[in-house]
Amino acid sequence: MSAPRERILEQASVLFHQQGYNSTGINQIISEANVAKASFYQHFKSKDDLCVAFLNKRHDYWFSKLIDFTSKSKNQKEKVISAFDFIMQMNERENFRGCSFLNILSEISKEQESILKVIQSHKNDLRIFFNQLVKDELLATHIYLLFESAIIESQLFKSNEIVHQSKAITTSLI
Amino acid sequence: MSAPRERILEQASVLFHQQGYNSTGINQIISEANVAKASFYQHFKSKDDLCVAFLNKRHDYWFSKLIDFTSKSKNQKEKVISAFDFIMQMNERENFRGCSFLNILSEISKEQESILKVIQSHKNDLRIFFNQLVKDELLATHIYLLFESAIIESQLFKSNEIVHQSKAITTSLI
DNA sequence: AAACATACAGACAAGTCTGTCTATTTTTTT
DNA sequence: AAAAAAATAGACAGACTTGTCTGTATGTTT
Repeated sequence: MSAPRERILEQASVLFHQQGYNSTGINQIISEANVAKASFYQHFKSKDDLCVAFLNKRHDYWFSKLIDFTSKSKNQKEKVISAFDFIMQMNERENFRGCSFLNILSEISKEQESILKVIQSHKNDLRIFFNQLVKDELLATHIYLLFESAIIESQLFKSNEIVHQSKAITTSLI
Repeated sequence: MSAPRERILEQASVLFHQQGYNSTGINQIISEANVAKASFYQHFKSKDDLCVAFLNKRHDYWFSKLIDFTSKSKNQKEKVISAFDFIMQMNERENFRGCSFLNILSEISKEQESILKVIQSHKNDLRIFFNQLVKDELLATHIYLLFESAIIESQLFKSNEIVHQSKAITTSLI
């Protein structure tokens, strides 16, 4: 069995993503991670602290998957298109739970600034990703916006149909 | 003073929008609405029931404001463009708290189907709104997607900058 | 005047939450 | 093998949650 900190992060990832941040309690996390409460507070000074760690982990995981997936395509344009296929794959895999970052954005208050910063930084990286693929900055923004709404709308309607449409629209743009 | 049910809905609207659904308790709502708890449960059978009532009220409010705002424009195309100005106005007015419907979408679980349905129906109406303004269905979807992400990204970055960009992109489309 | 609806205050149940603490055991390092 | 570090269980504080309940007061209708 892995180290407690890893087990906590592992379970928090599953539960935050499945149930949401506010609906997931520390007690459930530690009990499913088989970790004592005192151990939890040795590794994380608060639940918000865990949230930041989770989002960082999620960022690394999600981006490495995206890069992996899109790198199969040969040219830049195809990489952009395949990013939409990536959404669809992730939706199927994760039951249309949408974007962890945007979900948590909806749950936090003004006071939770450190969490907000991680979310902003994640989305900034996504914009940079598209910016590197298409040189035109306005076009990159355009695709980024379509990409974002594709994730959200598929979460809302629990279907990949709108991702297909977003993909088609994006294809017509480039 | 208005009737208790109105006062409850009024306060719930403010608090759900400001703090989020799960972070707002019944006790806070009734205390700020100056209503007894027994009275609350006479008008709403549960918190989820109140949530549905809130979303319906919000739907009516938001759409009437949108129609009002956009009807100042003379032609169809200008109405579409002014919808983006509407977002900016609402963002300023409501401190970049984003879309109530999408915020609550992030907070609910699979079991809360009745809430999900109200959210889906709201967004369907928004799609219909754009569909009626631009006859091309794919273009309407395109604009709808840009509109949605404009709301979300401005909530994320607490700025109207990306709404301006979305507006510019939309203008170039029609 | 009697009956009814609606509102009130607020105690209460049963559970949740985060975070702290003590005391014991296991694991790692010297 | 001894010392130090890390993990354990779980009690506890204090505040919160939704929802139920009793009893009282006010106002309207018959």
